[in-house]
Amino acid sequence: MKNVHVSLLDWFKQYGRHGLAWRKTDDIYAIFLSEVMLQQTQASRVAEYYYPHFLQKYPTLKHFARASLDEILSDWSGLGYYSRARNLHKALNLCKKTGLPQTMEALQKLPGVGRYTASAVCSFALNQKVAVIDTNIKRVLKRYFAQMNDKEILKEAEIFLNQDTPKEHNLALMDLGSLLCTSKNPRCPKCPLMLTCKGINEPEIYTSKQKIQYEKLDIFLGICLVNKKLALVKSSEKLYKGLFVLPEVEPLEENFIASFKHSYTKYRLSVFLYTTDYAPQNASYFTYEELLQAPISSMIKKAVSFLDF
DNA sequence: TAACCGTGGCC
DNA sequence: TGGCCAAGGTT
Repeated sequence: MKNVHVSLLDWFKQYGRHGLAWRKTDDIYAIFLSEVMLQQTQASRVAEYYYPHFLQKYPTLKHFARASLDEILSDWSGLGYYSRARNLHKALNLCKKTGLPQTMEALQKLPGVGRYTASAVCSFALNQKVAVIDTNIKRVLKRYFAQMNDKEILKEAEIFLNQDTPKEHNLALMDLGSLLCTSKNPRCPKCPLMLTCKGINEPEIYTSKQKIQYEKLDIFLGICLVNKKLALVKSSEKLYKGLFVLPEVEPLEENFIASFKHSYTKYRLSVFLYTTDYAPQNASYFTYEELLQAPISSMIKKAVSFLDF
């Protein structure tokens, strides 16, 4: 095992991604923030805008906790999976006086924090001896141990963890998964683990996924402008909860404005916009300038781009 | 357990 | 162009 650890760390020193923004700090709040943002989200989008923006605007846990949820959702606008922002706001308020907890168990009690995020914080911010398992690492370990069972993977990961340099070990496995041990066309000949990898002869059998059944959907949204202000309602549905959305209307051909495509999760939407004179009772009204800083989704931003006001 | 929750970029 | 993908968590 020792030789494998050494090979892995040597590879990491030479080829690992050491430059990413959230690796330049040990601040547990900053790491926590980055890890929540990175859930199911492409690292480049987080790195290029959202993470630096949040860290600049909310440099400490207290700054974040002090902000209103509307403000946080506005800044999260466009990043998707908005329950993350709501949970993050709730979690940081829960521990604004004591600071973030520093154990796996306590971290996982916070809303929106599962095993991955807790382990990432414990490893990357606190250098604890914890095995991190994200989709990249899971793929590496599945292949390396020729093992499909999640519980067994966790056991193997804990045994495999380098006790001397656990943080670098985790980071190395993560980079290995994203750079070499990719889902399709893994580059086994370049892999530091190739000599002892049990899955090297058939790496593709460990990455089969069930196909997503996409669903087409037409939706009809109402554009109600009063004094150059647009009527929006705050969603209380699971989708876009806490964000301002356009009200649904009956499609009337004579009121048609424009249509566009949008997709989220398994849904492939065709969105049709119609002018309407009737806004819901509980509507809020936004000028164009106000909309630029409002808690709205990318879908609503697209819709607004078709309007002239 | 499997469905659900967003988005933009890629080919 | 449209199917596929990317540092998960909740119910």
